[in-house]
Amino acid sequence: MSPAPTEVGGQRARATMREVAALAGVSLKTVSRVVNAETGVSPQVRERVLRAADQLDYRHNLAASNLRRTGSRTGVIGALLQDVSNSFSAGLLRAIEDAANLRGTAVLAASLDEQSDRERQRVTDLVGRRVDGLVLVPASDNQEYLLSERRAGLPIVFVDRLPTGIDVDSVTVDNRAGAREAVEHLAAGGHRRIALLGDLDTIQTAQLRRAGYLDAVRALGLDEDPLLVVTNLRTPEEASAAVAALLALPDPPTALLAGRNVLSVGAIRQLRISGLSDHVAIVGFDDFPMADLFDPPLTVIRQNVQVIGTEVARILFARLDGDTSPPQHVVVEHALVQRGSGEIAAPERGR
Amino acid sequence: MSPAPTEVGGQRARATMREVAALAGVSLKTVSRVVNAETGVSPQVRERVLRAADQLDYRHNLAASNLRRTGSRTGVIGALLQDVSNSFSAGLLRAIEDAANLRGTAVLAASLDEQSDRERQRVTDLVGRRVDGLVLVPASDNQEYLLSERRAGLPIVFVDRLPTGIDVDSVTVDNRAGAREAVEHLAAGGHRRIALLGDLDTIQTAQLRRAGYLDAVRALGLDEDPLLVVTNLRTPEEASAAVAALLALPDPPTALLAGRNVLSVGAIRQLRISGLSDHVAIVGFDDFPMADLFDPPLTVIRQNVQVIGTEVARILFARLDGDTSPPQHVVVEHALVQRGSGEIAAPERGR
DNA sequence: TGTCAGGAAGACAACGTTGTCTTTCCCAGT
DNA sequence: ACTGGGAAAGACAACGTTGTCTTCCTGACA
Repeated sequence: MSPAPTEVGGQRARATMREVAALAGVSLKTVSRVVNAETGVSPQVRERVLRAADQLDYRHNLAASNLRRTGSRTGVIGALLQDVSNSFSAGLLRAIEDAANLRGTAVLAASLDEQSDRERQRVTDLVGRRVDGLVLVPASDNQEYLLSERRAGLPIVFVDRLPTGIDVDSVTVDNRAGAREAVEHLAAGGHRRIALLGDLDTIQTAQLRRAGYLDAVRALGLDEDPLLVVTNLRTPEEASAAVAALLALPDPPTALLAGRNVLSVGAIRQLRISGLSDHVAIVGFDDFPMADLFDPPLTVIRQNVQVIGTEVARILFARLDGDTSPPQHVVVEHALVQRGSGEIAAPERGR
Repeated sequence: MSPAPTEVGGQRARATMREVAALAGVSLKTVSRVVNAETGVSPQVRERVLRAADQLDYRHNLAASNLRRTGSRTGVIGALLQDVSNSFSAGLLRAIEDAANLRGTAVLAASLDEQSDRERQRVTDLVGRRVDGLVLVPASDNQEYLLSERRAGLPIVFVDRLPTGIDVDSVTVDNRAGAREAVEHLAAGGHRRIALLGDLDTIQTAQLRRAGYLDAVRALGLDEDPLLVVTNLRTPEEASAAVAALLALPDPPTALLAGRNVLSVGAIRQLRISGLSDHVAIVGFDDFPMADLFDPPLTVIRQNVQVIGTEVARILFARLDGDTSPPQHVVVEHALVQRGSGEIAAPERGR
């Protein structure tokens, strides 16, 4: 007979409703009713079913249930971030998770490491798993391939970067303005030779921050020296090396703008090694939990991760609740947080 | 007729194999063969099916597929951590994710915030989703409830804390020894009044670290003063307040052992405020990315997150590959990393 | 010309559920 | 005793796939 617990590899496979029904001496459908807390089951039968379920370690199979309930949700969203171990991504993930929790939704998280092929791969996987929605910090330079997913009704929210080739919701900060303000702040301290440490040129935010840097350099008539712009830096180590090279220039920069938190870290390490922590000013893009404990405390352009994550979740779930208004592009406020490292004045000019 | 794309809420629902088959003029099974790259399909038919699939934005439904392939895996594991935004959890998640990637497995991540009811809730959810395996940093004090899941063949690996009420694999560090070594190190610097800032007493690691602290205090004959042991601290703010109170004692501590990274942060903030950063020694439990940039750089007991995460994944996937050997309890090496804050000597005695 | 091998493709059932419909049974009302 | 009504429980099909078995067709070979 079928309803006998089947052995697989010496281990009893999960019991099914059919087996529970057999043990309780009722029909499969009655078990379903009990499991789903539907009406129409007498207390005695209900009790008998629950006992049988317990005895067999029965666990409701959500996948099968979702399959049958057509048009129903899986209760899972995907979050494709840059690197979950990075504080920005981790904070984002946490904010998204908290919002998802309130709706009984689980979060599948993955790191893309700025690799566009990984982005495609992960999206395909998540779509195959029928996630209800997607949060994406894109690594590719074009997301036209998502058009078919949108057509199929998959809500997608971009974070940190705007979509290209497709118009979907996004939550970003004004990276260009942020970088500009950072440079203006340094210039106000008398600096005229300000170096930029930038991430990969292929990354949208890196491009915008560089543009903001140039905006300010030109507007304020600061030294526009190609030697002061170092990009395509990925790790703290690369940033350290870049700073070492900058400091060795005949006419070295007196201030630095680090385009991302890992670059700030590398830059500060090198300034320490060179004994210049208190003489070269530095502003970092991206705040992180312990920046105030550095020596000197790090001045940053803060992106409020908490707010960004909350906005992302708000939009995504609104879409899931049927919001069909045109795509929104939310820009979250950023702020210059002065802590010391950015307020180091430029040395007196003229030797 | 059935194979006509169905409209749901004004939006075309995902196409199914049936619809693709109808459009391509073949049987459902043939589509299945093409999608799964099975043999027995002529190149022409194959081409026709692929075109139809493309035209309908067909996406293979992994849930349905897994359901049918009995005994097959879902290709998802669950990671129930303390708080994904915390650098320890985030690092762990990343290491697990990397290992999972290599096997085409996705990771469902969730934060428990040390709440045991959340642990139960999340486990139930993940089991319902039929995850292939579970990584758990337990928040509860007893995990007997997992016995039934083990019986059903679910591999479970505990991290950071040992299981209670059930014997399953675990990966931890020797918290007791770590704390002992930290105290010994401080004592070697001449300190006799060393305070402990501890996490919730209900947390296993907090208990062990406290025990290690006491071991050393007693073994070395240091001041065993209940006033110097402050526990149940959760946030940097609470740690700051605790340090402020400690410093206000008639006979204040000359060194601190912070039981967790967020507590180190709070403690250091208060030492700064009090202007005692260079006079009160501090060792933190848990390393984190930028501890070397603090002022003074933070001496820590490092738990190698990368190694821990990799071990966890190794064990979990070995179980999935059929390893039925008795539960392993891996203890990963920790290390005292001297950076400065822990090497501040005690002030001269006598006075 | 007849037979048979082998490849290509389809029919059918099943995975573990749930929606819908039907059956069964008990009791109130006459 | 008979009917009607409603609650409890079951039968059956379906969700989107895949495993197994069967059918069909083409071509080689005797």
